[in-house]
Amino acid sequence: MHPLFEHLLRRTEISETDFEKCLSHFRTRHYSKRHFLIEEGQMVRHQYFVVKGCLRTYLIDPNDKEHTIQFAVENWWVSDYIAYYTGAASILRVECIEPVEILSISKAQLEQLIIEIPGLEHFFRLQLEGAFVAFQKRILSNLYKSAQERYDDFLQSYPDIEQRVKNYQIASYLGITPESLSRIRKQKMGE
Amino acid sequence: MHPLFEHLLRRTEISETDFEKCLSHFRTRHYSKRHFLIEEGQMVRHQYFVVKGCLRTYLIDPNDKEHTIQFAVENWWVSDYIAYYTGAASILRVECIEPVEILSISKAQLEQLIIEIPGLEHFFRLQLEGAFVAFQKRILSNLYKSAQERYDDFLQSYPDIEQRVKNYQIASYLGITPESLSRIRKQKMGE
DNA sequence: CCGCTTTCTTACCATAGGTCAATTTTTACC
DNA sequence: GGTAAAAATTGACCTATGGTAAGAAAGCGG
Repeated sequence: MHPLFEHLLRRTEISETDFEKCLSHFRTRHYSKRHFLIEEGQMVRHQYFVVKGCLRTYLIDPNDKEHTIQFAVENWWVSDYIAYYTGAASILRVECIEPVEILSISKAQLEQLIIEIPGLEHFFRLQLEGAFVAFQKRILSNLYKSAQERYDDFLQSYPDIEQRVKNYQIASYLGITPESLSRIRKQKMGE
Repeated sequence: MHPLFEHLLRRTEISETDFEKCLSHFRTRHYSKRHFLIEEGQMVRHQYFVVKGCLRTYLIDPNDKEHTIQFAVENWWVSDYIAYYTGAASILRVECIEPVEILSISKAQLEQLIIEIPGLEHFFRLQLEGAFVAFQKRILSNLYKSAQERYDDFLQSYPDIEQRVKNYQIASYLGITPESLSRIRKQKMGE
Protein backbone atom coordinates (compact mmCIF):
# COMPACT_ATOMS: atom_id res chain seq x y z
CA MET A 1 0.00 0.00 0.00
CA HIS A 2 1.19 3.52 -0.69
CA PRO A 3 2.90 4.96 2.39
CA LEU A 4 0.79 8.12 2.20
CA PHE A 5 -2.43 6.11 2.02
CA GLU A 6 -1.39 4.09 5.01
CA HIS A 7 -0.47 7.29 6.80
CA LEU A 8 -3.83 8.94 6.13
CA LEU A 9 -5.73 5.85 7.22
CA ARG A 10 -4.17 6.06 10.65
CA ARG A 11 -6.20 9.13 11.45
CA THR A 12 -9.17 9.20 9.08
CA GLU A 13 -11.35 7.24 6.75
CA ILE A 14 -10.74 7.72 3.08
CA SER A 15 -11.72 5.60 0.09
CA GLU A 16 -9.20 4.25 -2.34
CA THR A 17 -10.76 6.34 -5.09
CA ASP A 18 -10.45 9.51 -3.02
CA PHE A 19 -6.88 8.64 -2.19
CA GLU A 20 -6.01 8.22 -5.86
CA LYS A 21 -7.51 11.60 -6.57
CA CYS A 22 -5.60 13.05 -3.69
CA LEU A 23 -2.33 11.48 -4.71
CA SER A 24 -2.64 12.83 -8.24
CA HIS A 25 -2.12 16.32 -6.84
CA PHE A 26 1.15 15.42 -5.18
CA ARG A 27 4.37 15.42 -7.13
CA THR A 28 7.20 13.05 -6.35
CA ARG A 29 10.60 14.64 -6.05
CA HIS A 30 14.07 13.30 -5.43
CA TYR A 31 16.82 15.37 -3.88
CA SER A 32 20.38 14.67 -2.90
CA LYS A 33 21.94 15.31 0.46
CA ARG A 34 22.60 19.04 1.07
CA HIS A 35 19.76 20.18 -1.14
CA PHE A 36 17.70 22.96 0.43
CA LEU A 37 13.99 22.41 0.11
CA ILE A 38 13.41 25.86 1.57
CA GLU A 39 15.78 28.73 2.25
CA GLU A 40 15.51 31.95 4.22
CA GLY A 41 13.61 34.73 2.51
CA GLN A 42 11.48 32.52 0.30
CA MET A 43 7.73 32.42 0.13
CA VAL A 44 6.59 28.97 1.16
CA ARG A 45 3.68 27.64 -0.84
CA HIS A 46 4.25 23.92 -0.40
CA GLN A 47 4.43 21.30 2.22
CA TYR A 48 6.03 17.90 1.87
CA PHE A 49 5.45 14.33 2.89
CA VAL A 50 8.63 12.33 3.38
CA VAL A 51 8.61 9.01 1.57
CA LYS A 52 12.29 8.25 2.13
CA GLY A 53 15.21 10.03 3.74
CA CYS A 54 15.86 12.54 6.47
CA LEU A 55 15.57 16.33 6.60
CA ARG A 56 16.19 19.06 9.11
CA THR A 57 14.41 22.37 9.64
CA TYR A 58 16.53 25.02 11.31
CA LEU A 59 17.11 28.70 11.83
CA ILE A 60 20.38 30.59 11.57
CA ASP A 61 20.51 33.32 14.18
CA PRO A 62 22.30 36.69 13.91
CA ASN A 63 25.43 35.07 15.37
CA ASP A 64 25.43 32.40 12.66
CA LYS A 65 24.41 29.70 15.08
CA GLU A 66 22.01 27.04 13.93
CA HIS A 67 18.88 26.08 15.88
CA THR A 68 16.99 22.99 14.85
CA ILE A 69 13.22 22.94 15.12
CA GLN A 70 12.48 19.63 13.58
CA PHE A 71 13.93 16.51 12.05
CA ALA A 72 11.74 14.71 9.54
CA VAL A 73 12.02 11.10 8.46
CA GLU A 74 9.74 8.66 6.65
CA ASN A 75 6.03 9.47 7.04
CA TRP A 76 6.60 12.89 8.54
CA TRP A 77 5.39 16.12 7.04
CA VAL A 78 7.80 18.97 6.64
CA SER A 79 7.81 22.60 5.61
CA ASP A 80 8.52 25.97 7.15
CA TYR A 81 5.10 26.04 8.73
CA ILE A 82 5.48 29.54 10.10
CA ALA A 83 5.86 30.81 6.55
CA TYR A 84 3.42 28.28 5.09
CA TYR A 85 0.59 29.15 7.47
CA THR A 86 1.17 32.86 7.85
CA GLY A 87 2.22 33.77 4.32
CA ALA A 88 5.32 35.57 5.63
CA ALA A 89 8.72 35.02 4.03
CA SER A 90 10.65 32.11 5.44
CA ILE A 91 13.19 32.57 8.22
CA LEU A 92 14.03 28.88 8.25
CA ARG A 93 15.90 26.39 6.13
CA VAL A 94 14.74 22.90 5.31
CA GLU A 95 17.72 20.84 4.28
CA CYS A 96 18.01 17.26 3.11
CA ILE A 97 20.53 15.49 5.31
CA GLU A 98 20.15 12.27 3.37
CA PRO A 99 19.10 11.55 -0.19
CA VAL A 100 15.39 12.21 -0.07
CA GLU A 101 12.18 11.20 -1.82
CA ILE A 102 9.25 13.43 -1.04
CA LEU A 103 5.72 14.13 -2.16
CA SER A 104 5.11 17.81 -2.67
CA ILE A 105 1.81 19.65 -2.68
CA SER A 106 0.95 23.33 -2.85
CA LYS A 107 -1.16 24.96 -0.19
CA ALA A 108 -3.70 26.07 -2.80
CA GLN A 109 -4.13 22.55 -4.10
CA LEU A 110 -4.25 21.02 -0.67
CA GLU A 111 -6.93 23.43 0.50
CA GLN A 112 -8.93 22.58 -2.59
CA LEU A 113 -8.53 18.87 -1.91
CA ILE A 114 -9.64 19.38 1.66
CA ILE A 115 -12.86 20.91 0.39
CA GLU A 116 -13.43 18.10 -2.07
CA ILE A 117 -12.46 15.07 -0.05
CA PRO A 118 -14.34 14.45 3.16
CA GLY A 119 -12.01 13.18 5.81
CA LEU A 120 -8.94 15.16 4.82
CA GLU A 121 -9.78 18.11 7.02
CA HIS A 122 -10.35 15.69 9.84
CA PHE A 123 -6.96 14.15 9.17
CA PHE A 124 -5.17 17.46 9.36
CA ARG A 125 -7.00 18.53 12.46
CA LEU A 126 -5.91 15.39 14.28
CA GLN A 127 -2.42 15.77 12.89
CA LEU A 128 -2.25 19.30 14.29
CA GLU A 129 -3.57 18.12 17.64
CA GLY A 130 -0.64 15.73 17.77
CA ALA A 131 1.77 18.51 16.91
CA PHE A 132 0.18 20.70 19.57
CA VAL A 133 0.87 18.09 22.23
CA ALA A 134 4.43 17.53 21.06
CA PHE A 135 5.21 21.24 20.99
CA GLN A 136 3.72 21.86 24.39
CA LYS A 137 5.78 19.05 25.86
CA ARG A 138 8.90 20.44 24.27
CA ILE A 139 8.25 23.92 25.65
CA LEU A 140 7.75 22.44 29.09
CA SER A 141 10.96 20.43 28.82
CA ASN A 142 12.89 23.51 27.84
CA LEU A 143 11.41 25.36 30.81
CA TYR A 144 12.38 22.99 33.57
CA LYS A 145 14.64 20.20 32.47
CA SER A 146 18.42 20.16 32.38
CA ALA A 147 20.32 19.65 29.13
CA GLN A 148 21.12 16.15 30.30
CA GLU A 149 17.48 15.25 30.83
CA ARG A 150 16.45 16.74 27.52
CA TYR A 151 19.07 14.64 25.79
CA ASP A 152 17.80 11.51 27.52
CA ASP A 153 14.26 12.39 26.48
CA PHE A 154 15.41 12.91 22.93
CA LEU A 155 17.10 9.52 22.80
CA GLN A 156 14.02 7.87 24.16
CA SER A 157 11.58 9.68 21.89
CA TYR A 158 13.57 9.46 18.68
CA PRO A 159 15.93 6.49 18.89
CA ASP A 160 15.63 6.07 15.14
CA ILE A 161 16.53 9.66 14.35
CA GLU A 162 19.49 9.81 16.70
CA GLN A 163 21.45 7.51 14.47
CA ARG A 164 20.78 9.44 11.30
CA VAL A 165 21.80 12.92 12.32
CA LYS A 166 24.98 14.60 13.52
CA ASN A 167 25.54 15.31 17.18
CA TYR A 168 25.93 19.01 16.53
CA GLN A 169 22.48 18.91 14.96
CA ILE A 170 21.04 17.21 18.01
CA ALA A 171 22.75 19.80 20.20
CA SER A 172 21.12 22.56 18.18
CA TYR A 173 17.77 20.86 18.69
CA LEU A 174 18.29 20.63 22.44
CA GLY A 175 19.39 24.24 22.71
CA ILE A 176 22.98 23.56 23.75
CA THR A 177 26.39 23.69 22.09
CA PRO A 178 28.09 20.66 20.54
CA GLU A 179 30.72 20.96 23.26
CA SER A 180 28.11 20.65 25.98
CA LEU A 181 26.51 17.67 24.31
CA SER A 182 29.91 16.04 24.06
CA ARG A 183 30.43 16.52 27.79
CA ILE A 184 27.02 15.08 28.55
CA ARG A 185 27.76 12.06 26.38
CA LYS A 186 31.11 11.57 28.03
CA GLN A 187 29.47 11.58 31.43
CA LYS A 188 26.88 9.04 30.31
CA MET A 189 29.67 6.66 29.31
CA GLY A 190 30.72 6.31 32.93
CA GLU A 191 27.26 5.31 34.09
CA MET B 1 -23.45 39.39 19.22
CA HIS B 2 -22.34 36.51 21.39
CA PRO B 3 -18.56 36.60 21.87
CA LEU B 4 -18.24 32.94 20.89
CA PHE B 5 -20.24 33.49 17.72
CA GLU B 6 -18.04 36.41 16.80
CA HIS B 7 -15.00 34.33 17.59
CA LEU B 8 -16.09 31.43 15.38
CA LEU B 9 -16.94 33.74 12.50
CA ARG B 10 -13.37 34.97 12.40
CA ARG B 11 -12.22 31.64 11.02
CA THR B 12 -15.23 29.91 9.53
CA GLU B 13 -18.72 30.28 8.20
CA ILE B 14 -21.52 29.19 10.46
CA SER B 15 -25.21 29.99 10.40
CA GLU B 16 -26.98 31.57 13.34
CA THR B 17 -29.10 28.44 13.70
CA ASP B 18 -26.04 26.23 13.83
CA PHE B 19 -24.44 28.53 16.32
CA GLU B 20 -27.46 28.36 18.60
CA LYS B 21 -27.34 24.60 18.45
CA CYS B 22 -23.65 24.71 19.16
CA LEU B 23 -24.04 27.10 22.06
CA SER B 24 -26.67 24.93 23.67
CA HIS B 25 -23.98 22.33 24.35
CA PHE B 26 -21.79 24.77 26.23
CA ARG B 27 -22.41 25.51 29.88
CA THR B 28 -21.67 28.86 31.40
CA ARG B 29 -19.65 28.77 34.59
CA HIS B 30 -18.44 31.44 36.99
CA TYR B 31 -15.42 31.00 39.19
CA SER B 32 -13.62 33.19 41.65
CA LYS B 33 -9.95 34.02 41.69
CA ARG B 34 -7.83 31.08 42.87
CA HIS B 35 -10.25 28.45 41.67
CA PHE B 36 -8.57 25.56 39.87
CA LEU B 37 -10.30 24.59 36.68
CA ILE B 38 -7.94 21.64 36.36
CA GLU B 39 -5.48 20.11 38.82
CA GLU B 40 -2.69 17.58 38.50
CA GLY B 41 -3.77 13.98 38.26
CA GLN B 42 -7.23 14.64 36.87
CA MET B 43 -8.69 13.29 33.69
CA VAL B 44 -9.43 16.19 31.40
CA ARG B 45 -12.62 15.82 29.46
CA HIS B 46 -13.45 19.47 28.85
CA GLN B 47 -12.09 22.52 27.21
CA TYR B 48 -13.14 26.06 27.94
CA PHE B 49 -13.78 29.30 26.12
CA VAL B 50 -13.01 32.39 28.17
CA VAL B 51 -15.83 34.94 28.15
CA LYS B 52 -14.39 37.12 30.88
CA GLY B 53 -11.35 37.03 33.14
CA CYS B 54 -7.83 35.67 33.10
CA LEU B 55 -6.41 32.19 33.72
CA ARG B 56 -3.02 30.57 33.81
CA THR B 57 -1.92 27.07 32.82
CA TYR B 58 1.22 25.88 34.58
CA LEU B 59 3.23 22.92 35.73
CA ILE B 60 4.82 22.38 39.13
CA ASP B 61 8.13 20.60 38.76
CA PRO B 62 9.74 18.19 41.23
CA ASN B 63 11.45 21.16 42.90
CA ASP B 64 8.11 22.90 43.45
CA LYS B 65 8.86 25.54 40.86
CA GLU B 66 6.06 26.75 38.64
CA HIS B 67 6.35 26.91 34.87
CA THR B 68 3.68 28.73 32.91
CA ILE B 69 2.63 27.42 29.52
CA GLN B 70 -0.18 29.77 28.75
CA PHE B 71 -2.16 32.73 29.94
CA ALA B 72 -5.75 32.90 28.72
CA VAL B 73 -7.93 36.00 28.56
CA GLU B 74 -11.17 36.89 26.80
CA ASN B 75 -11.79 34.87 23.62
CA TRP B 76 -9.04 32.38 24.28
CA TRP B 77 -9.54 28.66 24.69
CA VAL B 78 -8.01 26.93 27.63
CA SER B 79 -7.54 23.43 28.98
CA ASP B 80 -4.73 21.04 29.70
CA TYR B 81 -4.47 20.09 26.07
CA ILE B 82 -1.86 17.42 26.65
CA ALA B 83 -4.33 15.56 28.85
CA TYR B 84 -7.34 16.57 26.77
CA TYR B 85 -5.93 15.30 23.49
CA THR B 86 -4.02 12.27 24.71
CA GLY B 87 -6.37 11.00 27.40
CA ALA B 88 -3.55 10.88 29.94
CA ALA B 89 -3.99 12.26 33.46
CA SER B 90 -3.21 15.93 33.79
CA ILE B 91 0.22 17.11 34.87
CA LEU B 92 -0.83 20.76 34.70
CA ARG B 93 -2.96 23.19 36.64
CA VAL B 94 -5.35 25.67 35.15
CA GLU B 95 -6.02 28.40 37.70
CA CYS B 96 -8.26 31.43 37.60
CA ILE B 97 -6.16 34.47 38.37
CA GLU B 98 -9.16 36.78 38.10
CA PRO B 99 -12.87 36.16 38.60
CA VAL B 100 -13.77 34.21 35.49
CA GLU B 101 -16.74 33.50 33.25
CA ILE B 102 -16.22 30.57 30.92
CA LEU B 103 -18.12 28.36 28.52
CA SER B 104 -17.41 24.72 29.14
CA ILE B 105 -17.83 21.81 26.72
CA SER B 106 -16.89 18.16 26.94
CA LYS B 107 -14.70 16.55 24.34
CA ALA B 108 -17.39 13.99 23.57
CA GLN B 109 -19.98 16.66 22.92
CA LEU B 110 -17.61 18.81 20.92
CA GLU B 111 -16.59 15.93 18.69
CA GLN B 112 -20.26 15.20 18.11
CA LEU B 113 -20.92 18.83 17.25
CA ILE B 114 -18.02 18.82 14.85
CA ILE B 115 -19.64 15.95 13.00
CA GLU B 116 -23.01 17.65 12.90
CA ILE B 117 -22.05 21.22 12.11
CA PRO B 118 -20.14 21.83 8.94
CA GLY B 119 -17.53 24.48 9.46
CA LEU B 120 -16.64 23.62 13.03
CA GLU B 121 -13.92 21.20 12.07
CA HIS B 122 -12.57 23.85 9.74
CA PHE B 123 -12.57 26.33 12.59
CA PHE B 124 -10.58 24.08 14.86
CA ARG B 125 -8.10 23.17 12.17
CA LEU B 126 -7.33 26.84 11.55
CA GLN B 127 -7.22 27.47 15.28
CA LEU B 128 -4.64 24.71 15.64
CA GLU B 129 -2.61 26.09 12.75
CA GLY B 130 -2.41 29.36 14.65
CA ALA B 131 -1.31 27.55 17.80
CA PHE B 132 1.28 25.64 15.76
CA VAL B 133 2.82 28.88 14.56
CA ALA B 134 2.81 30.42 18.03
CA PHE B 135 4.40 27.36 19.61
CA GLN B 136 7.07 27.10 16.98
CA LYS B 137 7.98 30.74 17.44
CA ARG B 138 8.17 30.26 21.17
CA ILE B 139 10.44 27.24 20.84
CA LEU B 140 12.70 29.22 18.54
CA SER B 141 12.80 32.14 20.96
CA ASN B 142 13.75 29.86 23.79
CA LEU B 143 16.50 28.38 21.65
CA TYR B 144 18.33 31.52 20.69
CA LYS B 145 17.10 34.61 22.47
CA SER B 146 18.30 35.99 25.79
CA ALA B 147 15.94 36.37 28.73
CA GLN B 148 15.95 40.11 28.08
CA GLU B 149 14.82 39.69 24.47
CA ARG B 150 12.16 37.17 25.41
CA TYR B 151 10.78 39.62 27.94
CA ASP B 152 10.70 42.38 25.31
CA ASP B 153 8.94 40.03 22.92
CA PHE B 154 6.42 39.14 25.60
CA LEU B 155 5.64 42.79 26.31
CA GLN B 156 5.18 43.45 22.64
CA SER B 157 3.07 40.36 21.96
CA TYR B 158 0.87 40.53 25.04
CA PRO B 159 0.72 44.14 26.29
CA ASP B 160 -2.78 43.48 27.57
CA ILE B 161 -1.84 40.38 29.54
CA GLU B 162 1.24 41.90 31.11
CA GLN B 163 -0.89 44.17 33.23
CA ARG B 164 -3.15 41.45 34.50
CA VAL B 165 -0.63 38.94 35.77
CA LYS B 166 2.11 38.91 38.40
CA ASN B 167 5.73 39.36 37.47
CA TYR B 168 6.67 36.04 38.96
CA GLN B 169 4.11 34.47 36.65
CA ILE B 170 5.64 36.20 33.66
CA ALA B 171 9.06 35.02 34.80
CA SER B 172 7.78 31.45 34.94
CA TYR B 173 6.46 31.86 31.40
CA LEU B 174 9.80 33.15 30.13
CA GLY B 175 11.73 30.38 31.83
CA ILE B 176 13.62 32.56 34.30
CA THR B 177 13.40 33.30 38.02
CA PRO B 178 11.48 36.28 39.42
CA GLU B 179 14.82 37.65 40.58
CA SER B 180 16.21 37.59 37.06
CA LEU B 181 13.12 39.30 35.73
CA SER B 182 13.47 41.93 38.39
CA ARG B 183 17.06 42.57 37.30
CA ILE B 184 16.00 42.82 33.69
CA ARG B 185 13.28 45.28 34.59
CA LYS B 186 15.67 47.34 36.63
CA GLN B 187 18.06 47.52 33.74
CA LYS B 188 15.31 48.59 31.37
CA MET B 189 14.52 51.54 33.65
CA GLY B 190 17.88 53.07 32.93
CA GLU B 191 17.40 52.95 29.17
C1' DC C 1 -7.14 52.45 57.84
C1' DC C 2 -4.28 48.76 59.91
C1' DG C 3 -1.77 44.79 59.92
C1' DC C 4 -0.70 40.60 57.42
C1' DT C 5 0.41 38.31 53.37
C1' DT C 6 2.14 38.26 48.94
C1' DT C 7 5.13 40.08 45.66
C1' DC C 8 9.14 42.54 44.31
C1' DT C 9 13.80 43.99 44.80
C1' DT C 10 18.64 43.82 46.04
C1' DA C 11 23.01 41.81 47.15
C1' DC C 12 26.19 38.19 47.27
C1' DC C 13 27.79 33.80 45.81
C1' DA C 14 27.26 29.38 42.92
C1' DT C 15 26.86 26.86 38.68
C1' DA C 16 25.28 25.08 34.15
C1' DG C 17 26.41 25.87 30.09
C1' DG C 18 28.95 28.93 26.64
C1' DT C 19 33.27 30.42 24.24
C1' DC C 20 37.63 29.74 22.25
C1' DA C 21 41.33 27.11 20.69
C1' DA C 22 43.79 22.97 20.05
C1' DT C 23 43.58 17.91 19.07
C1' DT C 24 41.71 13.62 17.77
C1' DT C 25 38.39 10.90 15.36
C1' DT C 26 35.28 10.05 11.70
C1' DT C 27 33.59 10.60 7.21
C1' DA C 28 33.54 11.54 2.39
C1' DC C 29 35.39 11.23 -1.85
C1' DC C 30 39.09 10.87 -5.69
C1' DG D 1 43.09 3.10 0.62
C1' DG D 2 44.80 7.81 1.13
C1' DT D 3 43.87 12.28 2.11
C1' DA D 4 41.21 16.35 2.90
C1' DA D 5 37.25 18.00 5.15
C1' DA D 6 33.87 17.65 8.70
C1' DA D 7 32.70 16.35 13.21
C1' DA D 8 33.63 15.32 17.85
C1' DT D 9 36.24 15.88 21.91
C1' DT D 10 38.93 18.13 25.44
C1' DG D 11 40.72 21.77 28.46
C1' DA D 12 40.90 26.45 30.32
C1' DC D 13 38.33 30.11 31.12
C1' DC D 14 33.99 33.14 31.08
C1' DT D 15 29.12 34.74 31.59
C1' DA D 16 24.23 34.74 32.04
C1' DT D 17 21.29 33.16 35.02
C1' DG D 18 20.12 30.53 39.34
C1' DG D 19 20.02 30.10 44.54
C1' DT D 20 19.50 32.06 48.92
C1' DA D 21 18.32 35.29 52.11
C1' DA D 22 16.65 39.49 53.70
C1' DG D 23 14.40 43.75 53.39
C1' DA D 24 11.03 46.95 50.96
C1' DA D 25 6.81 47.63 48.77
C1' DA D 26 2.37 46.67 47.44
C1' DG D 27 -2.09 44.58 47.92
C1' DC D 28 -5.92 42.70 50.64
C1' DG D 29 -9.20 41.31 54.25
C1' DG D 30 -11.29 42.78 58.18
